[in-house]
Parts: sequence; C-alpha cells; structure tokens
Amino acid sequence: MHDLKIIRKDFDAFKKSLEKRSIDLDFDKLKNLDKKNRELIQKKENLEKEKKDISKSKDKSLFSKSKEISSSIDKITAQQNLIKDELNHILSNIPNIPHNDVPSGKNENDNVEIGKFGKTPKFDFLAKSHFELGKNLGMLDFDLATKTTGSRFVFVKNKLALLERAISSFMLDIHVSKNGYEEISPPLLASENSMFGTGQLPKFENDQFEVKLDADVERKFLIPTAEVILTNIVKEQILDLKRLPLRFVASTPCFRKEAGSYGKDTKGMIRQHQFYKVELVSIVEPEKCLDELERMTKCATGILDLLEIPYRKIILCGGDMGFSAEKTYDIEVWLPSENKYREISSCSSCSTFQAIRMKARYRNDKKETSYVGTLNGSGLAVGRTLIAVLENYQQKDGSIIIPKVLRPYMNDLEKISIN
RNA sequence: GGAGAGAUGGCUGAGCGGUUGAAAGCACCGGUCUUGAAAACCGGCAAAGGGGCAACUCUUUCCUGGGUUCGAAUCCCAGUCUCUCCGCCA
Repeated sequence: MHDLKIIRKDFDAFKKSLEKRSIDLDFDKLKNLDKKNRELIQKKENLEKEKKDISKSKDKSLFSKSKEISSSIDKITAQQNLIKDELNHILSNIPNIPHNDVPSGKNENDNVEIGKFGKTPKFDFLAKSHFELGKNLGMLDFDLATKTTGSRFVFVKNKLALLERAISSFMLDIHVSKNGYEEISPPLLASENSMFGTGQLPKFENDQFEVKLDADVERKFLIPTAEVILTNIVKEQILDLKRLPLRFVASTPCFRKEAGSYGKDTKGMIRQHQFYKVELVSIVEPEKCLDELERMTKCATGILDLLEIPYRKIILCGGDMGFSAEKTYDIEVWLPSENKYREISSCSSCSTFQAIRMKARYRNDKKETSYVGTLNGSGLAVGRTLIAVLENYQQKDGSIIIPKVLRPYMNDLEKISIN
C-alpha cells in the first residue's frame, strides 16, 4: 500500500512511477477524494475542539450547545467515512511502484535474461517428460488423485515421495545452516487481515482457497505461499533495529486455485492446486532491500548449483511483476523434455509496500518509527525441483540418478529404477 | 462442549466518570560522575491523522462496535481474541 502523504507531495511523479505497470487508474479521482477527505477531517476537528472546550469549562449553560455539536460531528463523520472507505479501496488496489532497475514491458515476453548457469545435459535418446518418467516408475499417479480429489492434484509415491522429502530437507538445511535463516513450521491457514497484509487480498481473492470455520469468526484462507504467514510474523509491530534483519525459512504446502490458467500446463505436476515450496522471507531496513534481494537470490540459485541443475536468471518487467513487488528475479530451470527453462523460484523485494499494509515498523537509527522492508523468495519450489531432477537426471532406461547432495537424505540411494 | 479470568504505551503493569495521553518499573536516548565501562544520580522518551516552510499546533486512540453522559480507559450492551481449569480427541 502506498503512503498518501508521499503521493500527495508529488502527485504527477506518483502517476509516472506507475507507468511501467500499465494499469488503468483514475488518478484525478484519487486526488479529489484525498482533498475532500482532508477538508472533512478539518471540519470535524474544529467541532471536536469546540466540544472539548465546553466539556472542560463545566459550564452548564453550554451543555445543550455541546449536544448540537455532537450531532453535527456525527453527520460529518459519516460523510468522511464514506470518502475514506473509497479512498482506501482505491489505494489497496494499486500495485507497488517498480524500481528504476525494472525493465518496462507488458508481459513475460519482455522479461530480460541476466545469465545462464550450469551445463544442460546432452542425451543420446529422446528426453522424456517428468510425468512419463514418473508414470513409468509407478511413482507419480495423477489418475489416483483425480479419483480421490480432482484435477490438478497428484499422488507422489514410494522413492519419489522420499526424493520429494529429501529435496525439502536438503533445502531447509542449507538455508538454516549456511544462509542464516530461522526455520519455521507455520500455520497453513491465514486470516483475512494477514492476506491483506501481503497483498493477496482484496484484489486476488479468486486465486485463494477459503476455508469455512464453524463460527462467524474472521475469514480464513489456505496459504497460497508461506510468504503470507512468514511475512505477517512482524505485522502490527514496532521492531528494535537490533533485531533486523530477520530471515525466516519454511517448507510448506501451498494452495492455489490457478483461476485463469485453465488449459495451461494441464499435464504433469507443473501447475497444481497444491504443492510444496521452501520459502524465504527477509525483514530488513528499507534501504537494504535491494542488497538483500541479491543475497536472497543467491541463496536460491545456490541450491541449484549444489543440485547441479542448469538454470537461468531473469529480471521481470514491470508488467509481469507481482502486485507487491518493486523488483523481481525469476530463476528458471532447464527442462529437457520441453527444451526450455521453466520458473522454479521468484525472489522479490516489496520495499515498504507490504509493511504499510501490515503496519510493520521498526525504530530507525534516529529513533523514529518507520516501515520495514520485506522480501520473499522461493528457495525453491519443491515440486518443480522434483520435476527438474527427474528430467535432468534421467537415464535411457527410465531410471533416475539421485543428485549427490541428496543421497545422505535417502539412505545413500544412488538411483531410482523401475521395480 | 462446561466453568472462570483477562485485553492499557516498545515491553511489564497501575488506574475504574472530569488537566489521565495515562502512575511505576524495564528498555531506549541525552547529561553528571569515571582513564574507559558498569553502577549511581538528573533529564527526555507513545502512536496515527490534520494544519503549517518551520518552531509548533490541533484531533483521535487504553481489544472492536454500539449506548448512557456536557464529559468515558473508567458505567451499560453486543462481539472478537487470549489465558486457566474440567471434559473429549489427535
């Protein structure tokens, strides 16, 4: 969310800073609402002052006047609330401002590649897709998931289930022991307010799974990413500067409706309603956001280096970035069967955008309260890492070599074979 | 599911109709003392919003929403959350 005080200072600059996003927004309306809102506030405050003075004077002859003032205040307040709600509604639907580094562009075609890393495997046979490999091994079962649940779910079985668990544990261990993240096992449900804090709500409600609880308590949602719950750890807090940076890592299931991607990636486990993801979240001083983004991205790519899986790094253009991000790197892994790179991680700096929504603040070196910077990134998507291992480590006979770093997590198993 | 207790500033915690934005302690900042640090002592220290170039000033806020009153942290009603005990279940 944006700070109206800052927008107000230079309205045109604000308008311009959002150009890269290519959104349609009635800036004049916003401006007018803000003006009207402040006028009403002033009116109200003057009346409140008058009323307060009467009450302080304890002068009985003025008491009836005070009552009249009260009713005027009520009227103005009602009016002001309407304006304020409209203002908030508009504000909470405006995405974050792209950083200067961000290339302009409309969609994923305008993203810019930064570099390719690792060696793509050369096969003397036709590379199979992960779902063929998994089916042949008898360890990926989509039909069974359809039977018990529905489309876009999968049963991972036997040694592949072990592999999935190994990937998750391996990533957690690296991030905890080498990268300095604190491991968290969080709730998988988030309150409506938490979902607002990180920017999933109100705009993207259609992508979320809502869970109905018995009572009429606050709405709850299955987390679409652990980012939601990890970032909200600091909501409504004023942190001591000494505590920063905070770095959290969690491996959790994520749930997404994938509304709007009907017919996209319907085969295999690229795009599921449920998937495991190891998520990294950092809470930092806002000036350190971009440095932290580089660091976090290195933590993510470091995993792929260790797994010896080829990947490339790209920077997202303004039109392709997520709602809350100011700058995003995507990491894409090489998938031999598709002969292209596919997203496996997305690391974003959200500057103070989420912090303002969450009211997450810290005391800076001048002892003033100010908003923290938040970052999140996948480190990495576990399901897609499984896919990448399957495809890049496949052998002619359909067996899968286990990457060396994962073997300690799999009783030193070197290979997954049919039977 | 049954029975209680509570929700106050960064934290702990008093206040229970009228200078209470709120005692006290901790934390934090400045000063005295000290070779330096610690201790001790003195002083400062809430947030959000509005106006002003600024010094500054005004309003709101003691879980949320209503109500009583000229006036509410304090009284009444409704709700949310947290904790304790009992029961039940992982």
